Amino acid sequence: MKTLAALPKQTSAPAKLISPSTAARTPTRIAPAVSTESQFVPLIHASKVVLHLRQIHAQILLQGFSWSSLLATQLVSASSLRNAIDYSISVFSQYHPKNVFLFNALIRGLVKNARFEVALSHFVLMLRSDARPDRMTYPFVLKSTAQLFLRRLAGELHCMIFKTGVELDSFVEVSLADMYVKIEELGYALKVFDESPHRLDSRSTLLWNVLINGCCKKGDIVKAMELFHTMPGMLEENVRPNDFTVVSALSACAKIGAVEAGLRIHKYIKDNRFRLNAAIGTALVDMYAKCGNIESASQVFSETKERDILTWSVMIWGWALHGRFQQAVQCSKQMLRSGIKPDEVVFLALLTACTHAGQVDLGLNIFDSMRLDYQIDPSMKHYSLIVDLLGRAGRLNEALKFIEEMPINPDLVIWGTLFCACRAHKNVEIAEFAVTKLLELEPKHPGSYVFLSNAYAAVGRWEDAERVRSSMQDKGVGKGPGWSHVEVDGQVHRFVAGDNAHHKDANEIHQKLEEIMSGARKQGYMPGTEWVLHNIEEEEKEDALGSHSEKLALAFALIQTSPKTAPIRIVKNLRICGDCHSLMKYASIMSQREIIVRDIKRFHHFKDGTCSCGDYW
DNA sequence: ACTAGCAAGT
Repeated sequence: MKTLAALPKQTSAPAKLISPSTAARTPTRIAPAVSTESQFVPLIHASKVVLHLRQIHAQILLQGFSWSSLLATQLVSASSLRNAIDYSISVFSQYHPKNVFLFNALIRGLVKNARFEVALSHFVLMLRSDARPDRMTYPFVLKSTAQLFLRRLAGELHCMIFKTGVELDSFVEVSLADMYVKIEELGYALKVFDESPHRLDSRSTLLWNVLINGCCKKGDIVKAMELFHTMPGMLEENVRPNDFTVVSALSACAKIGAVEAGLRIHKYIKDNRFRLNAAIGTALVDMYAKCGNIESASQVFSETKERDILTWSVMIWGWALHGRFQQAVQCSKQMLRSGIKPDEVVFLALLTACTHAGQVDLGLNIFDSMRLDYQIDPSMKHYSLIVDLLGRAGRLNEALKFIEEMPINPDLVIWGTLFCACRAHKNVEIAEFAVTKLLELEPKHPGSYVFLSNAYAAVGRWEDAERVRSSMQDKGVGKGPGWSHVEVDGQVHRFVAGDNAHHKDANEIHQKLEEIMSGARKQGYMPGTEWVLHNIEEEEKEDALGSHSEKLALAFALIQTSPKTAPIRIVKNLRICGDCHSLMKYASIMSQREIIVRDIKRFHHFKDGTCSCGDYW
């Protein structure tokens, strides 16, 4: 093999295209000389580092022939994959005329390097050039559009694709559906799906997965499960759920606490001999833990041999959720021994476990260890957990001191957490201080309304409280309405606070609820009206409490199920309020039933008038 | 050459 040095001397004409320093660095041994351009291709592929690509580039120029679009494309593509996207751009701009392959290579590279704006601007350049976008161009353009949340462009691209007739391509279709999911246009995504001629192809599982996952993310769990359950029925059409599908479906079950649906999917996984890999194991552990079945979660966890940080993380969260802080801590120690370093989320889980268990000093130690032993910078969430930890334990002065010594500016959540702790421990002085801080922060934090609204209500500024609440609804950024799910005979029923009129059993539910509440009152239940933060009269307040979604779900479950059946499981998307918590205790006595409520923070097991959280939550 | 999934307070 000849070396570069042995090549005939070139005139200065091609060499001027490269800088002298590049030429000087041109090696003698890395790239063997070649005589035809196609022989450069394998060299480009074999290059491990960008330097080699630059050398090959130089050599191509030194060969003296006008280099081809093929080589330019290969160079652009190879360098973009080696984290040298700027070099890709420079090669791209040197070559003329630019054809579709060259554009595609660059746009793909830009997307791979998360340069979405630049990718789109090159797409525009492409439209202005002679090169026409093809089925290889659109997936990346659509992805960029989704990442940048450009909803208007999304529709324009869809039209463009429709007009040029590449829509029928299954890759383009998946990208289109995925884009609509990401820009929260689930309706259009479903439309793409419904109209897809590939829907029943064996390779279309991907399209189904995109849709199912989109429904989960968007919160339309019922639709997600409906789609999932349609898949196995289509075996003759070759559409079958794969790893991705079951993981998405399990996460949907976890979200709404649909344990029976989750069990069916677990059975499906076993019957169809899916390998219990880290992702499937993680999804199963999470599903069981969030559905209240921590023992099954632990069982699946021990069966899952391939574990990544997410697997450990969901197990630790699971223990935390169930108030089992010893197991959470033990699990994290096991994780360390297995050689996995905890990340910031694992610490959130551990601190949450300590908070629920009232383990103040352990929590503070863990917080210190996170910073000192693992060099993890605490986030606002970590700080607010510590405020919560101290605040719940009634150590309000320490909490305040902690906030004042924080290295970052405390946000609304921090002051709101302190405020809640003060309310629980009836410390008016610090509560007022927290409210002052909350009000000071308002203009700067349009995103977090709940605490603020509570703070206004606490000082009797009802109009301000209402204003904040309605602006929260206008912008659609609030907690949204409170909902509860309860599963009866494998069917998930959804209840929304203050809105039981649409339910077909509305009257019966209301009657049952009335019955529970009057029975509870006789046993000493006092409606805790201080939990309702609207400016309404006492009697009306009680009515508003009466329509909290978890109460509706409870009444419904008591009507629908017989006393001998399994515990009543209710899943709520917000924190259970003190009043509902108290009523659940009485209900567990009167009905002789075990009631399990999962709120956003943790599980509450009500039995014989007590709760597993020990009223500490 | 391209497309999809699992952990976290609003």
